[in-house]
Amino acid sequence: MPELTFDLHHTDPTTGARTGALTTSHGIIQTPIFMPVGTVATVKGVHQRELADDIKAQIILGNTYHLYLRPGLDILRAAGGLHGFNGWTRPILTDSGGYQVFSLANTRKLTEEGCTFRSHLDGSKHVFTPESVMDTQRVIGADIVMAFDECPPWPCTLDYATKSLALTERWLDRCIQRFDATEPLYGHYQSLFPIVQGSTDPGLRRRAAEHIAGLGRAGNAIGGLSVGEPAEAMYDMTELVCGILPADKPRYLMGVGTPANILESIARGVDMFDCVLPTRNARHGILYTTQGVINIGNAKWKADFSPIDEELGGYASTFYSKAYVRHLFHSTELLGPQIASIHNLTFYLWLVTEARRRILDGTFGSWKTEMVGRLMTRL
RNA sequence: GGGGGCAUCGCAUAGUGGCAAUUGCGGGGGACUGUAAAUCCCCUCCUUCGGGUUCAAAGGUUCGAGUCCUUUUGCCCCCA
Repeated sequence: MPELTFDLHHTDPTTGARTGALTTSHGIIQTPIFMPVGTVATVKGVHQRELADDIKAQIILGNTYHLYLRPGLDILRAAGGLHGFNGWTRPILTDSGGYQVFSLANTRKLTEEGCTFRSHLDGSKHVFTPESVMDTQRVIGADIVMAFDECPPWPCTLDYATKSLALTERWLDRCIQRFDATEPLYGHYQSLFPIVQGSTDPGLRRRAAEHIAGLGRAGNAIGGLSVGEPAEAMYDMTELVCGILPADKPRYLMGVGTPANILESIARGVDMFDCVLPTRNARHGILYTTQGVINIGNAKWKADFSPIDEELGGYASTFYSKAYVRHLFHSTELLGPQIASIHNLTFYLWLVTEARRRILDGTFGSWKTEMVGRLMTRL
């Protein structure tokens, strides 16, 4: 079975930012790219048509743990995988449940064999092993599937990080073995991305990156960051790892991040991003705009009839006024979070598209500096 | 005309002798990074942070009253 391919187009000589194209069975993805998170077969509050036509998302995420619990594998298999189930015809990436090892730490038990979760829905027990997670991701059928790893908490001791990384690496061997021994179920190909762990320890990160660089997979990921560490530590680890991972393979920085995080990480050689912030924060009234960050619930927007973001363009961002969206939030109207989600995702996709354009025309470095300043501004 | 009930911080409520006083809403602000999140947290009488002044109003009982008594005012209900 073939795998996805990556064509590196251009590398910015001053920063290390790259442009490229990922070819999958479900289409081509221009990088750098932001991938909206659609944990349970939906990007919360956003229609597929809005996702494709307005936001211009090229690829979205799903989550193995959540989809396994609901709707369950029987339904997904019968639907022809996640693509058949939710009708999204472009590429999909699934996270393995490794993040839930971190976020659901209170309700799971970690062993050499795998991780036993107590369902957050009904308390029932479910054993996830590297093998079962690969099988589950075959059933879900995403174009890109992630290795089952442990995302360690931060801070953690060097001893913990070392042992955690060793476990993640043993699990990775098992993931690869199982993945390579099985076939896709729906006629399109899938690729497995390994994940570099090692917390914020440079030594561990270096070793982990070297190991993964030698595996020759179609793409590689950096995990275990944006879990509470200072942004500088995240940037340092990203830079270190990107310097080791092969240049001709896409690099995916998992779970990152704020718009500023994304630009800084693009500058360090990252190609792919995902994060819940644009959608979660949208539901909580935070809007990312080309001028800065807005808390649309604030009293100051009560009578501001200007569009959310004139400069950005796009239907949701230019048609609706700040005062109107504020009113929707204060009235707990569903349309508020919907408009905010569409807007934020439009902004995120604009951000990476603009970054790509700037990398190609050689103005990325200065543009990034100016944008980061604006993006950290609270309006 | 007769009888009964109720007045608490914007609104609605708790409070049955030790109370600056419950909860919800409303209002103000914050957090959120491979989604257990349309969630969560803080503030919402005044204050120079020591304290001060409060439960319709005025008296009274009591060591102590939002709570008990009297009167007044205002609302609500029932019978003529």
